[in-house]
Amino acid sequence: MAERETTPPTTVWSRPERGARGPAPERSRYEITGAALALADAEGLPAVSMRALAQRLGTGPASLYRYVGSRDELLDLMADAVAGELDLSAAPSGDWLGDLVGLALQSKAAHARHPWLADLNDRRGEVLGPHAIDYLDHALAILAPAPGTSGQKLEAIGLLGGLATLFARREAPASAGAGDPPAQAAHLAAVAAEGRHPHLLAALTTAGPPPVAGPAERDALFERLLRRLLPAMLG
Amino acid sequence: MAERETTPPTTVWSRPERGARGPAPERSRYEITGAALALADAEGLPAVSMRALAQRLGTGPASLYRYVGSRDELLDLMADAVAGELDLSAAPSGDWLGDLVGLALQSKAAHARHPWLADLNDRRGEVLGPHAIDYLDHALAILAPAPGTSGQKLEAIGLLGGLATLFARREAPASAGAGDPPAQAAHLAAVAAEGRHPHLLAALTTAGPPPVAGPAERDALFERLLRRLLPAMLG
DNA sequence: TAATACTGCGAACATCGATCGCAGTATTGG
DNA sequence: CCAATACTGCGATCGATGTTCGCAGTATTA
Repeated sequence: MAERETTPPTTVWSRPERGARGPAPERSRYEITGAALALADAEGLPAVSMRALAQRLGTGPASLYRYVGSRDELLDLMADAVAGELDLSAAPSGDWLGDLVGLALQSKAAHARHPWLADLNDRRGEVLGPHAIDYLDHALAILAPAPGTSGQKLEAIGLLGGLATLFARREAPASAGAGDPPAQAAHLAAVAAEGRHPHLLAALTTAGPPPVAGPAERDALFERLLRRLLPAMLG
Repeated sequence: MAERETTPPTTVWSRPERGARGPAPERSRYEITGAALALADAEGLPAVSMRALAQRLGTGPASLYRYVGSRDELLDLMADAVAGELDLSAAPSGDWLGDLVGLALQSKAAHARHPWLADLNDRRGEVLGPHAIDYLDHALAILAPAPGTSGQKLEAIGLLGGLATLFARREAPASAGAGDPPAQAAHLAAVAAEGRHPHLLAALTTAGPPPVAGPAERDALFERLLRRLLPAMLG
């Protein structure tokens, strides 16, 4: 008569790490997440296959499913692990804009450390793990003295994360998996030289050496834009 | 003796649509791209598999590779097709900020029409097709009277596209493939209620009904932020 | 007309995420 | 103390994916 057949919990964190009966697991979610992180850092996110990860851990692919319900859950764990890398120890200073910008810079730095994070963050249906929740609460604490409704603040925090991802992606060296930048540039120049795109041609000939700025200037631009954006969202 | 074994062209558009010898192809890149677009609109990007697309076109999967070198190239074609949907007919009015904001709004609207576009746009190593190049030239034409170097303008245009993607994603209804928003919200509330996240708890109880704004207000916020951002980038 | 270079495509391959079911092991209840 | 129970590890396997191979047929070229 019990018709319960749905799958109520659905997130990694709502399921117990292990059962109470059988033998002790030989690994842990933490260990597996760490190995996945190392693999992603070294060879990129696509290289994090269940098989490759299992091999790295010296086990079979099927075994991983004792710890993780699916590869997607593994990605959730990875994302939350990176969220845990952020330093939330500093208490809000009262300068909410400055504090929030600092948080965003930390977030952007995390993206630089883990180039695959951007691809993780724009999956649909993101799930907030414990570290992400800590982050959220911290950001809300920072925003306590700021104007705006709770809804506006939540939106601002979400947007902030998206912006960190966006800027990190734009700052990422094209090296990472990109096809062939010089060839692409040559193709662009060739098309522009056909005469139908005068402004593009002008821009390409003018800006021969691209004005790639150093990390400090990149951060400064990011900060400058945030300091204009955030007040406009919360006013 | 000829050691040429590399693959020089590498983009869909640098390869001829068809050879000069054999029978006339039964389909065209245009037709295939259109079918892929329809499929993606109807069932999402993951549903655009070579097999499903072939079936929709009444052919075998292998045949598609006569028109497209890989699935990735197909995605390039799709992205450029959407770029072709933008209306670039209006000549620059002299109000570069207004014109550029209009372009960004168009771009955001395209994302709303094609929810999968966001996932396309944040692939690495994007390739610019003819429509994308037209777009780029148009944006540069708009920016002609604006201050800033060519490099800054190119960066601003790129950022603009990223922002349109970002905002479109944030405005997308959680419906699209999202797991279970209410359950996630309940989980969040439960965690917050444990007492360790007071600000989160306060925000969740305060903002019971989320202040989802209408499309008009969304666009207005987007425009407001852009009008603050762009001058800051080009000054 | 013969050589050539294409087109369509069935069959197959490698790789992926995921499931099944069995053997072994620790906990539980009587 | 001992079955019943519920777990763990994992080899074998499934279904789906992108992609390649090779062949038969066809239009162009010389």
